[in-house]
Amino acid sequence: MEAETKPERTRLSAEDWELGALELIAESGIGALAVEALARRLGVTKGSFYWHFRTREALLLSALERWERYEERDVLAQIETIAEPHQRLRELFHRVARENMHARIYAALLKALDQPVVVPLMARVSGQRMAFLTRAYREAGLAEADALNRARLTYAAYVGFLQLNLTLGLPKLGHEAFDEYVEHMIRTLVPE
Amino acid sequence: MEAETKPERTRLSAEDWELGALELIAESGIGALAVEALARRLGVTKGSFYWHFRTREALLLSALERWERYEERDVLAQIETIAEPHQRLRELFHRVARENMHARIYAALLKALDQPVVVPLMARVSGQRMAFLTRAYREAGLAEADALNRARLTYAAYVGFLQLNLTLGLPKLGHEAFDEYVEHMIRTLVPE
DNA sequence: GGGCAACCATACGCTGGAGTATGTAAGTGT
DNA sequence: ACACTTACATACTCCAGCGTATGGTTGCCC
Repeated sequence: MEAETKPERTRLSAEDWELGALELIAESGIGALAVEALARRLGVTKGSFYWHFRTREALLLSALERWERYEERDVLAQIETIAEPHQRLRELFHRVARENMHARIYAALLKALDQPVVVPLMARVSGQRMAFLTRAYREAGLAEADALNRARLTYAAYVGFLQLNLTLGLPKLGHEAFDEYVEHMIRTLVPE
Repeated sequence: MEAETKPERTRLSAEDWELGALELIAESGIGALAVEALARRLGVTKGSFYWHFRTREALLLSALERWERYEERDVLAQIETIAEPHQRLRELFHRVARENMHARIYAALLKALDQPVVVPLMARVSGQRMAFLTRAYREAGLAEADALNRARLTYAAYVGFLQLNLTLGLPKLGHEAFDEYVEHMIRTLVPE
């Protein structure tokens, strides 16, 4: 029954700052990642921050690298175990764009591609996902050139979907409307 | 042989500032639209700016409204005259995403959907384009629900393509590779 | 050819957010 | 119980960028 009520007043580590940064990015984008704002959020002042990180950029970089490691390990690795390519792509579509924090961060990064820090990271992640998609389409029976273009199309559709839904509220699909959209997407993009 | 060399030293109008703003947005995004920077670009100081506009936001709004008017009149209106739906969609795909200033501005706006000024504008433009696509797919023979989902898919692919190419240099397609991609897209998305 | 209005320059104030300097409290080993 | 490291607070400086105040210049019109 100690003073552990709301602000959870323990000391912070660099990891706490990185996770807090990722939450902030997911909610309000990279532009909202300000030192003092995040400090308030964590219940401290920026005096603390500059003990853990040399600069704001340093925090951003560390946080994004952490995100990338999680991304690599968690998302694609699980789906990659599915042997049947149709089912694998279907699972990918469903897993993705479920309004989780991961997709929100990805969308936030897409909107920050002018800042030099995010470009190489997004290049790596995008390249990886493109490779994943291309291989899946090859295994689903498409020729090399078609598989590559289909992967481009799919990946662009994914990116655009995130932009239009997470930031603009364009279609604002309901639960079942979303499922129907995904099914339509699969019928259209995945060869028989 | 007067001093009309490079900075074209005539007096400026509000329209000049709006056009300059759009150029700046197309090049470096909305975040780069700063009063003093734009003033330097136009060869004057901000003392001029605040004669024409009350605030920075006012300029942004005026510039975007101008862009929207142009957008409406120029792009869709011409394509709408094409009767044959396959050809109409093909022309749309080709016209679009050719690295012109218009698409660059559109991409810049997509990345600025957190700012309240751009949201209603993008909602109007996106709704209009979605309606255009949905109608085209209906006329191409799809049922209502399928036409809507196909339009969503197409529009998302368009948006994603812009993001990935104009900001990230991901595929960095060459001239003929781009054409092949468009053809693949048409084969995949447009019903026979 | 004088006057008014449009256009622009210069110089300032103000704010938000990054980064620094320095002191202090809480742990932790010994 | 003392030194030493970790974690944080407070109080600054510095800079970019918006907006304001005020006065000067150019063009037009009569």
